This record gives sequence, C-alpha cells and structure tokens, in this order.
Amino acid sequence: MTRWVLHVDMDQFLAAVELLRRPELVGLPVVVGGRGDPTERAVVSTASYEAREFGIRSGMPLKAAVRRCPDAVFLPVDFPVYEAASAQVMQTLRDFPGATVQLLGWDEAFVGIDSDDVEATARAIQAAVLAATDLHCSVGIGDTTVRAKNATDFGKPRGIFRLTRDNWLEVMGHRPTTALWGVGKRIAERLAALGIRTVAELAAAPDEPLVAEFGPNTGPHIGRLGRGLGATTVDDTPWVARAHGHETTYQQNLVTPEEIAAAVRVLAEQVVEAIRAEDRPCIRVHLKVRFAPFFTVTRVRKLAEPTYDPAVIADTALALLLKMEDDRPIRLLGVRAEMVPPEGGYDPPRSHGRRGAP
DNA sequence: TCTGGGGTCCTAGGACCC
DNA sequence: TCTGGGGTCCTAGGACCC
Repeated sequence: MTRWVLHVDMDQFLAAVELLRRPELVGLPVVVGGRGDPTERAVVSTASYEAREFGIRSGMPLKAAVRRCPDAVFLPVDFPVYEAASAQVMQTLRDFPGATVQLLGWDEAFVGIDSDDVEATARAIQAAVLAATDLHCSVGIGDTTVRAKNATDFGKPRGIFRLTRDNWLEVMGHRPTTALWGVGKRIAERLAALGIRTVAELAAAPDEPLVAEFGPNTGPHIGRLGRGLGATTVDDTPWVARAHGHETTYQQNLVTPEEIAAAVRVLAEQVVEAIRAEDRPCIRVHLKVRFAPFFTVTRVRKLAEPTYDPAVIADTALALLLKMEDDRPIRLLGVRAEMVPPEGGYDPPRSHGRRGAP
C-alpha cells in the first residue's frame, strides 16, 4: 500500500450550490457575488462554467462581469447555505474509510489515504461526495501536498489528475512560476529579476540567491515549491483561529468624522461577537483603511490588557486612524481582533504550511 | 475593469535590555 | 566617549490563499 495525498476541490462550489435550489438556472451563465446587484461595489465570488466562457472570473468586479455578459444571472452570496453544504462535504470525506482530512477552505481539503489503486480511490471519493451532496468535485493526486494541490487544476472539472516526482517537471516545468500554489504576481516578478521564469528554472535554482532575495525561511521555501516538495502527510489537527475581523466596502465613501466613527463602532461590535464565540479576548487591534480611489494601509496596536469591550477596540482603531492624519475619503474600513493564544500556544505552530481558516 | 471579505504568515527595523 | 553582540518585544508593511 502506498500513502497518498489527495486534494479534493469542489467544482464551481457557490454556483453549484445555488443551482441545486434553482435547477431552472442550470446551463445558464450564473454569477455569485456581493448582494447580487452588478451596479454595486462588489466582486465575483464564483462564476458558473457557462459564465466563465464570457471571461468572467473570481475576483472580478461585478460591474466588469455584467459588461462581459449582460444576460448573466447575478445572485447574492448566501453564507449559511454554503457553510451547510461545506459541512456535508467535509463530513463525507471524514467518513470515507481510512481518510485523514485537513480542511483548506470551504470547498477544498487534503485527504491522506493508503491505496494500491489511487485513481479508483479518487473516483470512489467523488462518487461518495456526489451521492451525499449532489455536488461534483475534482481530485488531485500527489506524493506531497504541493503536488496534489497543483494537480487538481488539470483534473477540472469533475476529473482526476496525478502529479508525483516522476512527472512533476514534465507537466509543470515549462509553466510560469505563478502556476505554483504560493507564488503570486509579486514573487514571480522578483524571481524573474533573478532570471527565474519557469518552474523548471526555479526547481534548479540554488538556495543562495533565493535567501538573499526573500530571506532565510521564505527563500528556501519558494525553492521547495518549485520542486513540488511539501508535506507528505495530511495533518488533521483542528484549526484554531488566530484572529477574527470584519471589513466593509461602503457604496458611498465615508467623509465626515461622525460617519467614520460610527462605522468603526459597528465593525468593532461584529468583531467582539466573533471573538466571544471563541472565548478568547482581543490582545491586538488591526485597522485596515482603503482610501479612495484605491490606497490601502494597515496598522496594529497591542492593548494594555486583553478585552472583549467593543468600545476599547473601536477607540483603539480610531486612534490608529487619527494618527495617520489622512483626510482622504474612505471606501473601506476593516477591524480585526487578534486573540489571546490558547493554553500552550497554537498547534501546529506557525510555519510555511498553507492553512486557511475554512 | 476597477478592484470583497475572510483569513495566515514572514521580514525588516527600531526600542530596549543585559 | 564610544562601543559589541545577543536577545525580546513591538509596529509597519508585504505577500499569499480561497
């Protein structure tokens, strides 16, 4: 038996969940995002495959999406419904015999499993998820988490793809470094400045220039991504949140001190609700401000003592805002509360392993 | 085209202490 | 008077992911 890492990723998750309760929309271009109003400031969360044919992508402003496809159906984001569907998917994975499950997000997870016929196992997982939820998924198979995660893209939609040390360079070598999970536009630019443009070039690069450019931890980490190296086992330790935050993009920019203070207080109240549910008070307040037209800054301040008091959090955030001495109109405010770590610290500790809160 | 909202982690540099 | 080397804590800011 061989130990495998599978990456299970739901296909067009939000759109697929919406289509289950609106079967009349099947086959149409469907866009889920914001409040479902393409005249508002908001972006696409998920576009159905039909909508993607018009060039609509996640992260695109709704205003841009509607221009590309005026006939698309726009639906509001309905978090509780996706949370319920996600929980059903994840429970199905956990119930699969021999599976170790590590959540990566709402709609994806690593599954560690022993198998002599891993493609058959992957198909069985797809069938189990479909039977339980009526939702389709794609499965990436790998000998590391990094290879499994990258493999999924080649399986989409509804497919399976395997990436191991044997075919990693053959499949990924000629692709740009941005194809890698964990390498975005900025890091790709800095790599290009070192003469590294493809995955194969990154895989062959020595550590020294990477360390010089990205630091002693991140440098070698990026090199390992190029080689497809990563964890070979799946870690199912339950996730413990570090922080909770709330941010809002205002349809009309905030201008007056009164409306700004009121907005910060609303955000602080929402944040306190979230950290109370965790039973861990706030130790550090993060403020995020997007000034119009588009300039974002963040500030952090440690509190003298841990608190659940929304007034303290709001006042701290406002003090940080005041200190900036910037009176441009504000289009986004965010307040985040970093919580007291649990007894004994976080497990697993901070590391380069990519883990998002589901 | 005009850019959400939820997160995590890393690095640099200053202040301060011994 | 000017100075080393190690450490911790804190803030600012960058980068990434779904």
